[in-house]
Amino acid sequence: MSREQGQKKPYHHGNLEESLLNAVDELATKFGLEAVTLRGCAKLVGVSPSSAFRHYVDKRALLTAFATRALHQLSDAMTAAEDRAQRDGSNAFHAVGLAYIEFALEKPAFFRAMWREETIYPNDEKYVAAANELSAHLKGGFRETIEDEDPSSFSAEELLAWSSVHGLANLFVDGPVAKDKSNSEKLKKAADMIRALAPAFETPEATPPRSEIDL
Amino acid sequence: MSREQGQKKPYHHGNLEESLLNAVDELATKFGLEAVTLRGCAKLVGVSPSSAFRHYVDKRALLTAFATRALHQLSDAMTAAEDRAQRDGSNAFHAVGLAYIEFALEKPAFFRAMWREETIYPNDEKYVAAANELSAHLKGGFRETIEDEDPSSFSAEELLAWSSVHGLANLFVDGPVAKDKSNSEKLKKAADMIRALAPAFETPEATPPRSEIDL
DNA sequence: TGACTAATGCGAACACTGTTCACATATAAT
DNA sequence: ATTATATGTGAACAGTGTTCGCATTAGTCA
Repeated sequence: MSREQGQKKPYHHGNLEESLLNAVDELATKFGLEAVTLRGCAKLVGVSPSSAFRHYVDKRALLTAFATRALHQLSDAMTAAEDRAQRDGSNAFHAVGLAYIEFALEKPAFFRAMWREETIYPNDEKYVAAANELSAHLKGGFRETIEDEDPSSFSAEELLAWSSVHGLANLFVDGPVAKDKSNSEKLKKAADMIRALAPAFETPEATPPRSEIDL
Repeated sequence: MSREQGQKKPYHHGNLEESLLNAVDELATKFGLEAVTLRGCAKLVGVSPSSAFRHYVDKRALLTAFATRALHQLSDAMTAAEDRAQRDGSNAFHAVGLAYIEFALEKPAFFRAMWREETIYPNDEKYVAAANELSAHLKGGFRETIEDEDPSSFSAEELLAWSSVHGLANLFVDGPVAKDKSNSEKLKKAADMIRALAPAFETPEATPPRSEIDL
């Protein structure tokens, strides 16, 4: 990306910490998350395998940093979608949810890395912060955000919003749904699903319970 | 399980194919899916590592078989829940959805193994069949099953049903939601979410579109 | 029964992985 | 200039998936 082809390659790389993340990015995109290897990243950056440990205590720590970066990328995409929706007055949750699923479809390896508890350190400070920031977007997407709310508590509707979007993204990326369909067709299905969700977000008075459907 | 402690251990194990699956089960349950290793399974069964390849071409093939078995277990749990609901006249989708999430909470490693496309062969015949059988349960759960329907096509409501349940299960197992809560508390949250979903499954005539919520 | 065949298990080897540690080199501070 | 600190290296280690020729057993059928 920058100029991994210096003429004399100085002993110190200068920006190894971030360059390793870029290497994870490249390898994960090209060959899948499972194919990402420490030695492979080091070789791609042009550095010895052991030097990676000066910046990350673990492979797991490296993947945690990568997951955190991916969370921020997704957050940014959701913010952009939210702003766009606000500008032209369309439904914010619809836009944010679609952006979520679109990200998963376009960067499946990133999406997988974000939520792989067994291959990252899920209690890492920055990772947790990024995840909270992301979840706030989905809370705020279809309802006024309450500023000083506990980021780890969700109402049933908020949970439903996140779950349905997250679930469809997972079913697309790691499930048997619409495997033969193109990404744009999948996005259409996603839009349909989000629309079907609308009645659940209406004010409770508007939809009086009907006994035969009562759960 | 059976009698891994034979006095003279015969040269042939007799049931290695299934025993290896049990070994995956045990190791995944105890130490997590990521810690499952071919050599570890072989050692647990009391057999040489290379003998595993007589029954599975790959580690990936072994994990595929394990994922398939897990899918069947989940299907069975859903069937049981469905029957129970039918008996006492409660809502079928509620019961099936809860069973789905309960399985994920109680056997997280199994749930992860089921949907890890990169570590299994997702086009394996038996795996696909098991996944289709499972998805049929979620279609039939809240609506009359149409027998001769394409198993790979979903209406928006069917997709919503599966996605929301699948998504919450994933957020519980591999996400930041309700991390400090006990499983029974999580199940309560799940029940609330499923209830909140009810309006989306009512007949369309019952919930006329309201312009300010229109997506 | 005995001999041949197919199935199943074994041991040694290979390339590759994450990780460590003593050492080399560059940068920053005094 | 002389330290101290940060950063990169090379060789080594145990553990991994996988292969291959060989050993052992079970099944088949004269």
